[in-house]
Amino acid sequence: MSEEKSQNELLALRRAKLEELKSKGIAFPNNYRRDSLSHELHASFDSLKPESLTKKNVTVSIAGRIMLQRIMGKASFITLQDGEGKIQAYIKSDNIGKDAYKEFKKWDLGDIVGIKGKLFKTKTNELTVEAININLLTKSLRPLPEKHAGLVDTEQRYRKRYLDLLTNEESLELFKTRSKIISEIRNIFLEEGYLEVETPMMHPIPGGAAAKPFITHHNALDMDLYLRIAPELYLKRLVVGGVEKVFEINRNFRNEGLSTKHNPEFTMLEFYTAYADYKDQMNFMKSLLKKLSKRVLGNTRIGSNGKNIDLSKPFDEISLLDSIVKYMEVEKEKLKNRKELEKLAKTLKVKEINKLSLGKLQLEIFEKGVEDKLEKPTFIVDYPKDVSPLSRNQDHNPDYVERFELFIGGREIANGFSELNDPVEQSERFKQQAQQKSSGDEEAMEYDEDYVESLEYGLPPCAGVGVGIDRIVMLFTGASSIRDVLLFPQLKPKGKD
RNA sequence: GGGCCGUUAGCUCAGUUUGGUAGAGCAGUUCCCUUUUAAGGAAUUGGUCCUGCGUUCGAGUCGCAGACGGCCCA
Repeated sequence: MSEEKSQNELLALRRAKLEELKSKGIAFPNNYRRDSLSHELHASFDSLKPESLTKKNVTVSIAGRIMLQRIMGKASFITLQDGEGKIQAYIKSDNIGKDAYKEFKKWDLGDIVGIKGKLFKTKTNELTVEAININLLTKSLRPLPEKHAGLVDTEQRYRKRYLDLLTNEESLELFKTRSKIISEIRNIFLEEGYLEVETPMMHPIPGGAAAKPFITHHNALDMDLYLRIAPELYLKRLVVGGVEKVFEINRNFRNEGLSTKHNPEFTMLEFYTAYADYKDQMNFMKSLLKKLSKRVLGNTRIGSNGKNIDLSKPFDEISLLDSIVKYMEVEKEKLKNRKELEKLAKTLKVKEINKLSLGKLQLEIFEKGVEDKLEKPTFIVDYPKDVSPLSRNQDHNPDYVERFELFIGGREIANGFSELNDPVEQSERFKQQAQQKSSGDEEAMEYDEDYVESLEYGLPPCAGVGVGIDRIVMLFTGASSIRDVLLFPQLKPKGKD
């Protein structure tokens, strides 16, 4: 009953048309084949003069969705959209016959059709297919969003992405750019001799990052597993195994809140290079981003504020503490004094200040007070050891590690370091983490015995980097929310519509 | 988690200030129209005004609570 009620007039009429097609046995055919795509036809014939096009006598078969129609008594124009663009078709009663024209008039916006016909140019010089025969391939039962404005409502664009893609050209373009970014990243690493791998998404011990995991359960093994928060520890096992240059592009899952910067699942690039340190990787990141933007965008200008960032210019480099000194105008000596740090943290509304270690305090202050001011590409270096449990110590200052984070447009883009390959030290660091975890830090790491054992066989000196792909896409496309660069961003479920 | 804003026809939006029979454009339906292109002309259908409770003679409009979304902050 409620189903019958929810069918409004628009849907009912289209359903009736479908029933008629079904009764004739011609609904949902799959024997029509096209031979031409809209953009190819435009590329080949747009520049031709009308007479020479007619003289060529080109017959094509096209297919697509009806996006616009201009219906007249005995002849009509419709605009079809296929995967690459739009093309106009001219349907004339004289050509296809009276009965077929009558059927054609029952077609609706949104129907998917195939048209075979001859190319010609209208008097306004638009390339058009003059139909010889026409086929209704898929009857659309629901009306499309408004034809000029497209789908505007942000929530609907996320929830019904197919309609967004169909009616908003920029949206499809953005996801094509995303695809290009990922495939070019892959190309660059393959060209550099890296091996692409896939490591587990389900981990018995969550590791490789400071984050809360999602928990799932394996029935046959009767054990809980964690959706991975990072692939790091598996990739380094591979370096132990002799894979000296390795990368993975895949999803990570972190059980955190949603924001314009955070989606619970997101795409991460991680790569590891043997016989390299974090400085080498900083140089690599610079050339990677520059190369990538040239290949994807054709230039090196990116950013949401009018492409104001130029990746071909030198990147800044500053230590974590110096960046706080510079952007928050405090004296450096105060940053090494716990009381002063706590005072500063309080003004930034850092939570549970007394629970945080000195390094963690410094990092929190940086994240709240400095991060979003780092508009132009900036490497932050010299991270405290206690916030970097997998990083190698600095040789001359063992309280700090060989680590960098790269910020562009006020957002963290990459995090990399020389890897800690001393198994004894790693074991100690894990113990400290486990201690922090038991005293309430939900994001602290767990002791991973199997990983430590792999280090005992010998991890060559190496350095690795994690790069947030979604954030790269945001930078390259100027998107201000991560939801704009994910096809199906996580949203709260809504009652049935 | 907090603040602000939004939710009205399939879609895009008015209407909320000042409570008094629910509006437009597009889409749909009917008619005219053989080079249109956001085709055009004429007529016309279509509503859980996000949900619930309240105030009131009367609520899309005012109050309270909630849902979902957006932006900002945490």
